[in-house]
Amino acid sequence: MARKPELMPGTLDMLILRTLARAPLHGYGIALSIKRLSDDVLTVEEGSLYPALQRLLVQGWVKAEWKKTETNRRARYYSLTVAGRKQLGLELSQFEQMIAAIGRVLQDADA
Amino acid sequence: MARKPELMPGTLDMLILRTLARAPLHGYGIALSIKRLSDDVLTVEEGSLYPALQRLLVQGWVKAEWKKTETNRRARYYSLTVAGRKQLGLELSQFEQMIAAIGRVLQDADA
DNA sequence: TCCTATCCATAGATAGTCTATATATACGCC
DNA sequence: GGCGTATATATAGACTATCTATGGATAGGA
Repeated sequence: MARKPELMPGTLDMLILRTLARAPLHGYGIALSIKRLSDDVLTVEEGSLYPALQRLLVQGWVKAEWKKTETNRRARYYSLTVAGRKQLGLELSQFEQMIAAIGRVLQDADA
Repeated sequence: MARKPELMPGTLDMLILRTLARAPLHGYGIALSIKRLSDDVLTVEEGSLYPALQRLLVQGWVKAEWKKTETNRRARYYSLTVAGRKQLGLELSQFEQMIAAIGRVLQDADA
């Protein structure tokens, strides 16, 4: 993270799954959604996004379908599978647990 | 992170600096402190800890000194430098900002 | 016509973590 | 005296995920 962490490593898959849980979206739309919801704090680079989507496809957590966008452009729409929704729940709970643990370490009180 | 994330990548330096802000400690003690404060959720492996301490030394955020422990064993005690305390503040604020941003993305409300 | 935003994707560099290994000693127990 | 466990430092190599850089294509507005 020394230079410019646009993301917290390890959270991208969870963020994508959470975004797709709202509605199916194409890759570019996922990146925009995350950027906007985070008030520009989180930026998903293409070199992170597409490999991540490939991972999620391979693991069966999302499925993809080529469609036309509202503006008549070809795009690949991703949506959550049942397994993906389950995985999202798992990642969310692990994330919460880890954040809570980090919070305890960052506290002032000594052991 | 697919397998067994003992830590959230990118947070280790911050956790070490925060631990040393309480009191100087040797490496083994830092690992124990983080493990205990986090209720065993966070485990700092040696292969992560010592490279991290080297990074922090090189960047001048901590300094080291060989001493005897209370149990009469030789150990290298690390302590925060002024620059390290400043760096800790920076990392804490960036972390808070990022966690808040992730929280917004994970929310239910749409954009 | 040109420029910007939209859209997909990959190759290679970089960084940070984990696994495995090596070394060494204090201390309690049998 | 010998053994096991906890204490203590450190490195090499594997692995994974991210970022940088690049390439291509098209819709629509200026």
